[in-house]
Amino acid sequence: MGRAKKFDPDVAVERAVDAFRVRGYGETSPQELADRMGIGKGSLYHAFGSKHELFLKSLEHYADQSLAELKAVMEGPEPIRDRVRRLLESFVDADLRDPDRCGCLIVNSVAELHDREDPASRFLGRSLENSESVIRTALVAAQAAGEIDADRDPAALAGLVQAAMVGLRVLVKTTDDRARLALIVDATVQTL
Amino acid sequence: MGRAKKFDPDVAVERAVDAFRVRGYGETSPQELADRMGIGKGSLYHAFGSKHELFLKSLEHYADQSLAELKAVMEGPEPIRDRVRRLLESFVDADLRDPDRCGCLIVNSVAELHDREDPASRFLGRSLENSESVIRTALVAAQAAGEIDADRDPAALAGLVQAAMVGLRVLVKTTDDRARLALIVDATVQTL
DNA sequence: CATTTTTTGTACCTCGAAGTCAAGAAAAGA
DNA sequence: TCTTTTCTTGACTTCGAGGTACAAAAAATG
Repeated sequence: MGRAKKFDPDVAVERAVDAFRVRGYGETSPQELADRMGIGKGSLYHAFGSKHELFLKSLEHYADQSLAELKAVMEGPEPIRDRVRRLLESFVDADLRDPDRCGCLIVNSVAELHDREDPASRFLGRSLENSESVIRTALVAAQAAGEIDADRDPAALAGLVQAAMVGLRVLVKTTDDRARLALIVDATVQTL
Repeated sequence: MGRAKKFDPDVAVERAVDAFRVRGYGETSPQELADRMGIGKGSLYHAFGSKHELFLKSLEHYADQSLAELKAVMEGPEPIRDRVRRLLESFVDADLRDPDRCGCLIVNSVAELHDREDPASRFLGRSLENSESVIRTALVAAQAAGEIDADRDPAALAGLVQAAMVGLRVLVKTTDDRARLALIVDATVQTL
């Protein structure tokens, strides 16, 4: 019973993700969000409660998608070093191709948020843990397959890959120097 | 001629740095800045022109200090791996000790700013280049001293160290797990 | 000490961010 | 079809961000 929603909430959240990616949480106004989502400001608040709740929803959507892509690469059949390389290169390519140089919404949000008790902050923490876990699992499997020395600590390697990945996605926001970034990717892959 | 300033502009900028570190550029209001700087809002605008100019001044102050500390460590007499380790550990320690978990103003600002033409963005880019340069120079010297294999690309290594450093300073904002961070430091040092 | 020049701080201004609301529109069910 | 329930929207409200203005205060200079 009751009127059905005119817009698809999932699509609307995707649009919100785009908005937050471009301008960050703080600098994106409700009006801007509503415009980009193709709905009225009232509908936005009716459907999502507040800007912050919409932000959390956006983070969840983005994190789901990111994690799926991460898994798609890291659980693939290629040699582990190729997978890691492909992962990092895909970020560099995507980020450099974007004229706004948005970078990663998760990374940017971690840097932007200040309240560690905020649900969004907690979510971001979990999200990063999940990513690390996917990488680590892939490295463990690669060790079992003899692709990586068994005496290396997979948690340490996974941490380094993740840190490099996060660092790359920050650095890419300030440079156009693809060669420099490619060197970082090379160096990261060679540590494995 | 004319009345002398009651406050020391350098000290005031240091206070502004603290404010921006805690809450970021966007979320720090002029009133808040004035309060923490111990001056009136009018004086703030009289002395610094605008919030954005004060921000740039704050970045410059912070970057100067950071670069000096970076040089102090990286140009030291110890073995290169010890120096890199000490560098990374000092960040982890400092960041974890801080209850607000502010992280690095430069890293946070890179993530927060969206306008790449903004003088602040350009400054941040140059600042990161300077850091990389200091690290790379130290690595080149270490190669000359036989501490590091001569056939490794110092630019690649420096980039990796920097990316790991930046990544660490993002990750440290979401975790309390010192052991995990220590593993990342270990792994980074071992790549050299 | 008078003048000039600069600093100081508060009161004030404007504008837009964030959110609310009332009135209407549309779907589902009796 | 009429009712009920939910959705939609632009107008409205509130509040604080960012910045200005002005009058008082204080230092340097003659």
